[in-house]
Amino acid sequence: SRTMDAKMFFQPNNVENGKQSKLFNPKREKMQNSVSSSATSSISPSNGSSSPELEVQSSDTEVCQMYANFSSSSSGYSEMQWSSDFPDDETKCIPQINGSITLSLMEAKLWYKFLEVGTEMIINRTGRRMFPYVEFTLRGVDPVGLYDVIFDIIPASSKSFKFMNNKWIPIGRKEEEFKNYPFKHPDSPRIGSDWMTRKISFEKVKLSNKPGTQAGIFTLHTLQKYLVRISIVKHEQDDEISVVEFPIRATTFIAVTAYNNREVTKLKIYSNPYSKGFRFPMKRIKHQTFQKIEHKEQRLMSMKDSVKHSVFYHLKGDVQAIPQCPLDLSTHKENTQTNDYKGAPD
DNA sequence: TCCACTATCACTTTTGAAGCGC
DNA sequence: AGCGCTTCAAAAGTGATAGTGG
Repeated sequence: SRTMDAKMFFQPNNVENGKQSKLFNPKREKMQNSVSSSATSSISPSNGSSSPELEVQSSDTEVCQMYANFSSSSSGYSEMQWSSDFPDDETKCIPQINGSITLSLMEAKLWYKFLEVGTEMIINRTGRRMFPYVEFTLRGVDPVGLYDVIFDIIPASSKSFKFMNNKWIPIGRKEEEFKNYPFKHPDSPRIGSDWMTRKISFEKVKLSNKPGTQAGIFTLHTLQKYLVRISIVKHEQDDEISVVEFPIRATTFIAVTAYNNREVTKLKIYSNPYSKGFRFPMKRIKHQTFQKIEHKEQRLMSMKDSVKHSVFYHLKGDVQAIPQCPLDLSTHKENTQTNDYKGAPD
């Protein structure tokens, strides 16, 4: 088994010094055609299950290539196993314990809605939260084993991108990545049974474009493509740790300082509770416009001009300009117990 | 001129302290 | 004192927008 230096893996303040790790040694199965550069390729589930083939669209080819690239490094990507008919319900086998770990992304449908139009995530100086955020459940870990859950963001392309003709076009080589440390869920370490009975949430992770050292804030380059990777770290005997990694394809996004695609903005407004103020533009326009018009009419009155133009006359144009949003993407959040990350430590 | 980026705005939800009754 | 509930102001998160600067 391979070893890795825990110092390289954890954030400095989270390092448990001196621990060595060995990667889980999942059943060695190759992702067929994953390096294909053709418009579409397929990834067959390798455990003989009846799951249908996962069709990978052209937009996903790049991510698959990333998986392939990583497989030749030390992160064990080639050993990733797709055993579910839903790509965000990923399982990895661990022969040593004759079992597997499954990671199931919550709100996966929402993630896919964004992926369909091309997910964009705002990054800024102080750090912007992700929306949708990463929340998942875990199954199949040793109930009494001690685990850490790690959140990380990795590049999903070697290119940088430009938004042209309503599409993201790959342009030159991407910038060298900022140094980011994987972020350990603050509840770590916990025993497997604890992790498995709750949702695991990284709701408050933030993205920035200014380098910093604060835990839970990732510094990214604008106009470059990234995806989220979750790692499950098991504390073994003899001061060793085992790691299994889940790069989540559905979370692929482009970092931006302002939204480029209007469809993305619409989706955000109609699915993020904090954006509720923008769901009914009439309300805002009404408020602002009424103020302006009031002012205007006061001036007219003071000029002893007759009120030729009523408030509603002025508003008429605005009302017609308001787009109808056909989307009903209201997300119902269950009041289940969660392992929410309640913000970066001070 | 272009466009990535920033500060500010008006809106929202979340948070946490204070007050209250039992 | 402790608990559970409500209230409310402050804090924090949101996209829009106008302005800046390379």
